[in-house]
Amino acid sequence: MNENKDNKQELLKVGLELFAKKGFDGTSTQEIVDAAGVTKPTMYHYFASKEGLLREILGVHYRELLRELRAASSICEDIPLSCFRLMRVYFDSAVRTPDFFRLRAGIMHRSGEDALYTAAEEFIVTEREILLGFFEAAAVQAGNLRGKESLCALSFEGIINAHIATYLHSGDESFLSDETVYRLRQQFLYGIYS
Amino acid sequence: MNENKDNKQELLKVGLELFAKKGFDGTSTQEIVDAAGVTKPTMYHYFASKEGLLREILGVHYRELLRELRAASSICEDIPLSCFRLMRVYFDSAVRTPDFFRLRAGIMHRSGEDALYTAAEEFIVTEREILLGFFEAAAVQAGNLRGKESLCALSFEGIINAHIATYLHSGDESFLSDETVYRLRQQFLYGIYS
DNA sequence: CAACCATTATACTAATCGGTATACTGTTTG
DNA sequence: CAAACAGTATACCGATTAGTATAATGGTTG
Repeated sequence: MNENKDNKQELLKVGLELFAKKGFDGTSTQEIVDAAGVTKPTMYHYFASKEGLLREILGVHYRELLRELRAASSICEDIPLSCFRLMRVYFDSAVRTPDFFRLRAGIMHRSGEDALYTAAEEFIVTEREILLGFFEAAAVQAGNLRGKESLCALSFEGIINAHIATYLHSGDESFLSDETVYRLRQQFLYGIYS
Repeated sequence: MNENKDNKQELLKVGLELFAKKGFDGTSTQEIVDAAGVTKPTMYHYFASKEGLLREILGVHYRELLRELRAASSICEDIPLSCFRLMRVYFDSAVRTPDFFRLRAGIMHRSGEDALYTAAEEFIVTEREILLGFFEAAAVQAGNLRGKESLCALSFEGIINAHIATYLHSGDESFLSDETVYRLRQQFLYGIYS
């Protein structure tokens, strides 16, 4: 009866699972509390609302992802190495918490006026800034990157998201293997013919 | 009173708008029929269900996109030219029917067990086959592409989707301009330093 | 003219939605 | 020991959900 904070953690856990599998609008609060083995007042004791639960879930996982991205992008003397590290941060995170990446993808593509998108917008913008910042720093080292920073950042993000999405739908981890990362980096840096 | 088939077209139109803006689960049938200026029995006369309406909307727009992609990928002697044409098909379609690309993105990233994803899966798979088929044909011409076909197709798709997503959120068509396509193709074919 | 048929509206269902008022725990603290 | 406390359950709220039964249109065709 008194496992204390476990109920909160359980709600965060099953909330992520259900939101990832069925979408935010497709999941009812009743389903969440049933799956967590509690009742609705318990959920509303810990979270202000259904959206509040989502915000906390997003916050927990986004903050960790952003922290790891910052760490991987900080050392930019070696551009190929940093590209490798950034890809590995994304891919390792996706394998570790696939449901978060499912949820992230589902929210990232909602319209700008959507309440759920604005709830995650701060994180989405920060994530883009980290990648853009990396390529801006890289352009200082490699002058021929100048003027292409945002194009590089956007393509880099797209390539990564496409591979993660394929992994999430297939369950095949080889899409995120070191071997794939090497070939992906080669292709990104030197083109598809290389 | 007797504008006849206009009501069906109007339902398809406002259905796309609302599903794109608020998501499938976030849009009620009442909202749709109100926006279309009809009542619910009218909608259920033309479509079997809310999901049936979505399926028809997806079918109409996906079929046109796939037809254009097939046309653009058929001539593969000139790989750079074909890459340009494929990108332009995507980007022109996105400018012409942004709501369809919003809807497509929202459904593409849902889980594999989701009813809405399976409703679109046939189209998603076909789209991927077209791109993969192009790079397989291209590898016959350019032997150093061999073994990298699926990697190329996936990256190509990711780069395009990332740019379309940025356009959809910013409304800035320069993300999809000819100038951008040239630079994007250059980067894709010969790497970010080129 | 009469019968038909596609189309549309009024009015309704049973179920579910997110959220809450109230009361009852067990533990902690004055 | 008593009062306060966070945490949890029973039972409920009004609103909304997807979908429908029934009947009235209107034009078309025998």
